[in-house]
Amino acid sequence: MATDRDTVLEAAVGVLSRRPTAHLDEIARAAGISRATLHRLFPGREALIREVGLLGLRRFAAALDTAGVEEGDAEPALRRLVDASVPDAMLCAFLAGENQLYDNDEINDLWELQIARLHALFLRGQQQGAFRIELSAAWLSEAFFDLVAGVGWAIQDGRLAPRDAAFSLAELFLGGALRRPEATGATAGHSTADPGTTDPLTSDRSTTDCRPDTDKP
Amino acid sequence: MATDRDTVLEAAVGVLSRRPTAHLDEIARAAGISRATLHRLFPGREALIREVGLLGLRRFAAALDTAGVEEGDAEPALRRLVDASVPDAMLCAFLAGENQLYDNDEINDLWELQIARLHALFLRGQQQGAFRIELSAAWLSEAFFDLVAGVGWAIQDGRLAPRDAAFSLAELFLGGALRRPEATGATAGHSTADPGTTDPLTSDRSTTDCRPDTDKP
DNA sequence: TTCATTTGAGACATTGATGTCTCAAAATTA
DNA sequence: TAATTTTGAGACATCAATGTCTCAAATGAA
Repeated sequence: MATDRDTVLEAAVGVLSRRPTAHLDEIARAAGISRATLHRLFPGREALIREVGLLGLRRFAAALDTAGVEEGDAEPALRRLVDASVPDAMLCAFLAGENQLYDNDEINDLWELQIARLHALFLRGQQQGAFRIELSAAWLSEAFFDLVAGVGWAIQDGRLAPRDAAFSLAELFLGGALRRPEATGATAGHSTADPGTTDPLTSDRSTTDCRPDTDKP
Repeated sequence: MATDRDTVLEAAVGVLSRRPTAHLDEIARAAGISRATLHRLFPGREALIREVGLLGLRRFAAALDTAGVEEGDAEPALRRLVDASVPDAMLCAFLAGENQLYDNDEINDLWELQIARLHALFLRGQQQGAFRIELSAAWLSEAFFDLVAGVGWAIQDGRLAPRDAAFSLAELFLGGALRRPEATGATAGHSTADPGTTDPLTSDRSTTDCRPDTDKP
């Protein structure tokens, strides 16, 4: 079934992201190939793991590219990044969980590079006044990636509908869990598909007052 | 050094949370004991892993208890939970990453129980009007735990100062990453209010000025 | 059809972690 | 001090996963 290298790697992620110690038998079975063929494609477990990691990093880097995180305002850039990275959330989950990759220089460098791009995005957003400055850009980067990974796990285990993923991630990360006093009825019902697609109506953004007096101690 | 079982388990977490495949030698060394003694305390790797998982779940359950998540308003309850769970964030990171524990009934039941309590907290918060209803309580539970785990990893690797952990977690999770326009006056930002360029779907950017930690020393 | 290539299934040796043992050194207690 | 207990270091045996092979079957091309 999956004779292509990347296809095999994606099947491997499905197993490895949840059980890093899975045997090669399992991985081969998940990919629909025999252990012999798996071994022909990737000479050994270590090579397989490394290639999965590299695939994940390539995909995340591609997501940063297609989102154009270096351009424009930070907030829409981050929303684009959400849309671009959610499809590969499972790869990111693998990256987040598999930390024994970090003794590999190639992976390490690539990883640092992407994290630096993410960090720069948040820093720019803070400088633009879009993101909060009480939270360090490093923490925002870290937390964002953790949530992308969380989305990957949740989708894989069926706890989160793929359709809701991008919306849930973007809204929680950007807006937080607290409900705000209504502005207009803006946050409409269910997001559905793709938050990136335009929705002509809500073009106005009414800012409203701060949270009212529902104050607490 | 660490002759107590729980002390050994905590040392084990320090290793296992980042490298689930660490050898028993490493774990023993990290705990400051010999492999023989480690084996006397825990008969086998499987037992050790299981006990670490149980310790993590017990600690998280204790955090839910001391925070009193079943009582009072949901938001302050969650803030209390943050404070109570951050000290054991590394244990939670282990729980989040080690998913091969889930074939153990005892652990599974305990896990489901705590997640149910978390879920109930968010559900109550939504009914009280404190938490957003566009995000499912299940997703909020999941994301919260992911961020707790993220805090654990970040602290362990020195990317987050322990002093900042509770604040960073609570503020990001509750308030989100977006800066809110100042309530009282002067707007500082430039691009925040640029109506033209921003993303359509845009949740309302209404806001609260999530005041920083109310409950912090 | 025939030939060439790839795949799958299994056998086999290797490797390395684990489980188990012993005994000397250290620690604790009387 | 002497006696008891605990610990550490190491030497094995065991066992499971991996790496490597062969060969028949399947696939695809000519």
